[in-house]
Amino acid sequence: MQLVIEPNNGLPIYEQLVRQIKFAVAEGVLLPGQVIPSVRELSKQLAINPNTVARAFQQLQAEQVVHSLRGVGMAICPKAKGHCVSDRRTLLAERLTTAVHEALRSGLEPQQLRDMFETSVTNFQTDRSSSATENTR
Amino acid sequence: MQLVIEPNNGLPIYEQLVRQIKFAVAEGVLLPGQVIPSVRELSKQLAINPNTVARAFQQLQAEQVVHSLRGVGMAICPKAKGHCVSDRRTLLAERLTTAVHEALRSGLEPQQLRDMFETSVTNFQTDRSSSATENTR
Amino acid sequence: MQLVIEPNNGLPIYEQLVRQIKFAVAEGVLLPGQVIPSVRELSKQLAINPNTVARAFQQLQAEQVVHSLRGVGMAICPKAKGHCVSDRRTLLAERLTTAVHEALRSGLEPQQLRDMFETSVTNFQTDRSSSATENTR
Amino acid sequence: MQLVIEPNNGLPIYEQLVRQIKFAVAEGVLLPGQVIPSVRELSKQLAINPNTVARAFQQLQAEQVVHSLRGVGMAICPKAKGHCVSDRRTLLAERLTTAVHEALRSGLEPQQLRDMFETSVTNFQTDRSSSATENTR
DNA sequence: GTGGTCTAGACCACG
DNA sequence: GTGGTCTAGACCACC
Repeated sequence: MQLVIEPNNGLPIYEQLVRQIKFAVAEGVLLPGQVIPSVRELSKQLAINPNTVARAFQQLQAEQVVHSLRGVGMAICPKAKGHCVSDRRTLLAERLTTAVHEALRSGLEPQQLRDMFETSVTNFQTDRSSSATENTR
Repeated sequence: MQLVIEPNNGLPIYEQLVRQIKFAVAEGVLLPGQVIPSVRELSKQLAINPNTVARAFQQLQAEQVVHSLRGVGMAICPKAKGHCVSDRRTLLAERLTTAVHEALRSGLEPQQLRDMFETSVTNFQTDRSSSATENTR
Repeated sequence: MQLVIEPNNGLPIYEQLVRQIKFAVAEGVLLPGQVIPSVRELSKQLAINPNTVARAFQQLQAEQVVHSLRGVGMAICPKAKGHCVSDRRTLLAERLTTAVHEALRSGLEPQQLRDMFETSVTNFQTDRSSSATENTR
Repeated sequence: MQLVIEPNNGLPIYEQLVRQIKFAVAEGVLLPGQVIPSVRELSKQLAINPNTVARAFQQLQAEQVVHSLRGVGMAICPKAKGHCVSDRRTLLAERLTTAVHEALRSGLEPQQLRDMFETSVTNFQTDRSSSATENTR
């Protein structure tokens, strides 16, 4: 599982963690029952404050995505995948809709917005494939 | 000019003001040289604190979108439109791109994302036309 | 007499007027007894608010630089020149000293400051002579 | 770092803070990466309102002199020194030039102005050395 | 009337 | 603990 933290992207760090872990579960990258890295380990790996990781775990626990196994660590809940799949849709749609509505409300033409959208999608794909190439060479 | 303030939409109020005023200038709703409503008036109209409005104006002034005329009020800078048009593009694209990339990174298929996008656009248009109808009846 | 008003140079407009009129008296450009332009005329000529001119005159009157002649206008006080000459020194020295002290306090070397000073003097002279040439051609 | 606040010296307090912090960075008294005193601490030390300090920081942040580290404080930007060195020159020169030009425009002889300038420099040095003596005795 | 500054104090989010 | 936002209200300078 690869987690990407961007300070100052608007979302607090713990929130970014929560989202990405949910998404990983939805995607099947994290499987029910699987034990995830400890607070200590994650905080070291991501170079962020342990409290921040703990807070993310705490929220995930409250939403029954993970549960703690005494003396072992945190594990993905058996029934988490269902929640996460629908959560993912909601969370992503929320953000997208906010952006779209702001744009249209501000007077941008739908067609211009579509172009902007396609550009974003294309950029993502080229970024990804180029960095993949980077790893291969 | 109609400004819409949504507390707790993530963006601070003064920031929402800044964006919307820039957009209004970009759109031509606010014209260079035009004097905009006073701090006191806006704050009353939007039911927010005058200092919050002042802060937005302060930022707009720093970015040379408006300038203050002593004893008169704030006016749109002559050359503001250019900045605002490109700013609008940037600001909207930033948000959209953030949302798009997060979605794709999380494993959502481009086609699903496109559907989501079109749904947002459609929702906006139906919302708008229905509220327009509301005004007519 | 040529008055130069610069909005936003830090000093309020009426203050700029007061200073420049005092300086003109000190320099002998305005002579004791001489009647100066009316509020209305000055405000039109300088494209500023009449109240602003009036406020400057009011302050000059309080400092006995000018006095009002009923039905005629404002005239320079007979004994004004003395005040103005010493005032000029004080006012100019104040500003200069403020600037110098700030610079030295901030760690600028005296020699660098001297260079900066001479540059300012030279710039002024070249500006002036070039604009004089402009008038001659 | 010693900051000196003078209420009513013409410049607003937050502006004085901005200038002095930039100057300190330019001078190398504040180093890139270094965390500066917190809003609360500075406000207590200078006996001014926290919001006033915050406003200064806010402006410094906008000019990329400092950046905020969540939960830690404000730190000097890595590349700030360059900006600050040139900023310092500009800010000081602006003030000095304003004073010089006003003096010359008002008819003061360059030589008189030079004398005035040297007096200011000398005064500063004697002030400083006498207050240094004061600390030693 | 206008904007600008400053104070005071509350609340929140983050680490 | 940190900074960020918002509210409230006062006072000032300027036009």
